Amino acid sequence: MTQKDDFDLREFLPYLLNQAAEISSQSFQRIYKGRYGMLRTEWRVLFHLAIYERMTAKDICEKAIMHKTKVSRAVQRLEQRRYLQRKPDEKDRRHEWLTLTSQGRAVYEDLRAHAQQHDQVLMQKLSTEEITVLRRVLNALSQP
Amino acid sequence: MTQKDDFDLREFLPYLLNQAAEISSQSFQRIYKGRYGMLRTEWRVLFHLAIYERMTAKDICEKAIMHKTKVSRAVQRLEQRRYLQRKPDEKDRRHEWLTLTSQGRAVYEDLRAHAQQHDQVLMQKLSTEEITVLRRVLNALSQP
DNA sequence: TGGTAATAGTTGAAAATGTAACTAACAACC
DNA sequence: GGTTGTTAGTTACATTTTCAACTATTACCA
Repeated sequence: MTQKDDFDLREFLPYLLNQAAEISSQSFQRIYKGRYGMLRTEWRVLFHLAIYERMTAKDICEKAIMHKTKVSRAVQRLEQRRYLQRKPDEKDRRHEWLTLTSQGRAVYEDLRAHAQQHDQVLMQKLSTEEITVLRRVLNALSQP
Repeated sequence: MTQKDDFDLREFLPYLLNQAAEISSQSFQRIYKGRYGMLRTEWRVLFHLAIYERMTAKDICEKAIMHKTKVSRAVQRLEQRRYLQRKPDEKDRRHEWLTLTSQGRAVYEDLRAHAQQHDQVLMQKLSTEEITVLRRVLNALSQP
């Protein structure tokens, strides 16, 4: 099993990015899945609502770059667990405003603490300068 | 929808990595999906076989950090399309050696060309130094 | 007005993934 | 040699995701 072709997968950015993303997500996944039985889509929605306080599903789709069916189902499950509340917009009843319940905020606080701790661990592998460059570059690559 | 919490998702590495990975993969996905109806798992297996020429499913699991059921199913589909061949190991018949057919290699050549072109486009957003740092850092983060 | 188009969000079926249990082949130890 | 353990790979079932079609509401415009 020696390398034959001159093309190296470890140079191919989408591959590398996926690999790094998957591996660096694993230990955080154990937290939100193990403690709250949540899915990736769900913690993302939860975090967005915690950070922006009040959003419609559409807003979340755009901010988080998630498909509307994913958001719709994540919202349903978060509502079932009483982590969020829906309130239809009076002026335009196609919109629904979503906000976290105090229970949802408590879960967020717990997960956020773990997220930050997890980030610390990841960053220990890197120098300050590497972190700066990485953040800048990833944000650049996230613009479609 | 203004930011309220001081925690910023765009600082959280697993989130950022996922976002960048997904967005930067999209246009390449259109190629392998659109032209060959392939899945992400399948192009990865195909590429590994093209690069290393001869591997067992186990080898691929380790190199590509993919679960064995994913590899097993990707191999099945690639075999159905006559992109690869299986040959049981004579000495230990638990192992199966996988190699690409000429058809599989042709598909690889086509996809590789697109991959490289795609990489060029992505890298245009970045400076030479950023690319160096990014590759180094992503490889570091890919070690579990 | 009324009729068509657009938008927010949901639902159902098909496809893909994850998990655990399974088969077949070999290894190791007595 | 036979029992037990290990490894490579597959299969079955539950869970998620995707895609397309759907409902309900508002916007546009003759």
